[in-house]
Amino acid sequence: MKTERITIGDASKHVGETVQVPGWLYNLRKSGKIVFPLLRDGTGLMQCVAVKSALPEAVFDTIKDLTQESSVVFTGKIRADQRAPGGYEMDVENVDVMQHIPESDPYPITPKDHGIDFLMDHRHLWLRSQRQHAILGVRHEVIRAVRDYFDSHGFTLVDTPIFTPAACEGTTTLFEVNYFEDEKAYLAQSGQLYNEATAMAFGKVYCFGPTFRAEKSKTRRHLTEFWMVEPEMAYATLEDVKRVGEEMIVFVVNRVLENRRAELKALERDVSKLEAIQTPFPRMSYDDAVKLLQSKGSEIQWGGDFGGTDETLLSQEHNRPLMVDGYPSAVKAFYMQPEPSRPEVALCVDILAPEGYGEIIGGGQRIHDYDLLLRRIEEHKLPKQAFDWYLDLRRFGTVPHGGFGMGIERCVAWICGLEHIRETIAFPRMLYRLHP
RNA sequence: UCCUCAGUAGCUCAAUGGUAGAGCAUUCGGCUGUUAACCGAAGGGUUGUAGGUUCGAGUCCUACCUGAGGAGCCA
Repeated sequence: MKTERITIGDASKHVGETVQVPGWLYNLRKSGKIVFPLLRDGTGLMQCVAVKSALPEAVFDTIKDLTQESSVVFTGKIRADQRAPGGYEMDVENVDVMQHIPESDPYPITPKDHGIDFLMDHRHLWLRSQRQHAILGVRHEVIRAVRDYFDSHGFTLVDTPIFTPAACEGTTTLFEVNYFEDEKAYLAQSGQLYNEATAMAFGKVYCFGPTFRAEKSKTRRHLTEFWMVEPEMAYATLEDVKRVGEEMIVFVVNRVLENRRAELKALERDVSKLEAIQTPFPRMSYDDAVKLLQSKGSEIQWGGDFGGTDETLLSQEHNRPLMVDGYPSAVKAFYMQPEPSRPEVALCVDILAPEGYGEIIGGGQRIHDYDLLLRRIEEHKLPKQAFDWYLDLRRFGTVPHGGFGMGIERCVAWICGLEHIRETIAFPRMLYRLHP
C-alpha cells in the first residue's frame, strides 16, 4: 500500500496515520540519541522526532547529519503534542533525501540575525523564512479580498495597458521605452485615464496591475514598481468615492482578520488595532488639516502638499483611517474636478492609514466638462493631441464620475504593521535595487 | 538630486592612533524531549577601493564605490 502524501497544514486530519511529508529542513536540534528535525513545506512548520533506538542506524545517521534547507521527504506517524511548535509532531520512520546541501557550502540564511542588505541580496531564499512567508500570505489575502469586494459590488475588471504614449499626470517621472517606431512609449504610472473610458462602457470598473514610478524616492514608503487597484465609477460624486473607499478597506481588513490570524500572530501584529477599523472613517478638510498641523508645530502653509511627517501626525490622531478632502487644485492632478463654490480646491480625497502609515488611497471626482478639461490640459502644458481620446469622453455622453487608486504594498505594510514597504512584495524594485 | 550614517571572519557585531576579537554558522567530540537547544575544542582576516598624514592607521584626512535612513515627489 502506498503511503499518502500530506501537507503540514493538513497534519491535524491525519493524527495516528503513517504519512509522507515532503519539505525542506528548517532547523535541526540534536541531543545525542534523539534528534528534532523541524520541517517546512510552505503550509507550515512541523517538528519531527527521530530516536536512535527506534530506527535503522543508516536512517538515523542520515537524519542527524541533515543540513538546513536540504530537501527531504519524511515518512512517519502524526501525533498531537503540546511541546511541538505547530501542535503536531511526526515520529519519523524513514527519510528520503532529495538533495543534501553540502556542509562546505551551507544555506546562507542561518536562524540568527542578519542585516537588511544581506537579506535583500538573498531575497530569493529569504522568502522561505517564516516572517516573509506570513507577509506574502497576508498580501495574497488582501489582493483576493480587494477583487472579491469589487467583483461582488457590480464592478467589472478591465485591465489597462502598461505601455502608454504619454504621462497621465504631467509632473511625475516616467520610464521611457524605446521600441515603438515613431514615438517614445512609457511604462504606466496609473490606469486611471483608461479606466474613465471603460467606466463609460461598463458603469463601474476596476483595474489591478503593476505601475511604475521613476521618482528618485528613497524612503520606507516607496517602490519603483508597485501594484495598484483602481476602481472608477460613472455617475459618481466624491461622496460615492469616499463611501466605496472606506467600505473596501473595512472589507479587506475583516478578511485578513478572518483568514490570516496565524500570519498576523507570526508578525506580532496588534490585532486590536485592526479590529478597530470600522465605518465610518473620520473626515477632515484640507483646511482643517493644515490648521491642526500648524498647531502641532508643522511648517506647512495653505497651498502646500503634506510631507511624510505631516501625514504621520495626521494619521496618528485617529484609530481609524482618516479621509482628508479638498486639497488645493494646484497640488493635484490636472483632471481633478474643482469644488463648485471654491474652484481653488479640488473634489478629491486621500485616505491616510492609522499608526503613522500615511496615504494608502488617493482619489476624487474627475472633470466632466470638455472646456474646463481642455483648459487644464493647456495650463499644465500637456500635448493636447495625446489627450484627444480622453477629451472625447467629454464630447460623447459625459457624466460626473470618479474613482481612486490604492497601493497594495502600502496597504499590506499597514495591515502587517511593517517598518518598511520592501517586505510586502516578493521581489522589490527600488531606487538602488534591481537584483535578484 | 540633496542631507545624514555605515562598510572589520560566511553572518551579526566589538576593538584610547600601539599584538585583529566575540557570538552564530562550519568541522570534530559529548548529551534520549529539544524549542534561535546546550557543553567542550578546532579552522577561518589584503579591516569596501585608491591615495595621504604618522615612527606606527581598522581608527585621522581626501576622493571614489556600495548600502541604509531621511528630504523633495508620490500610492
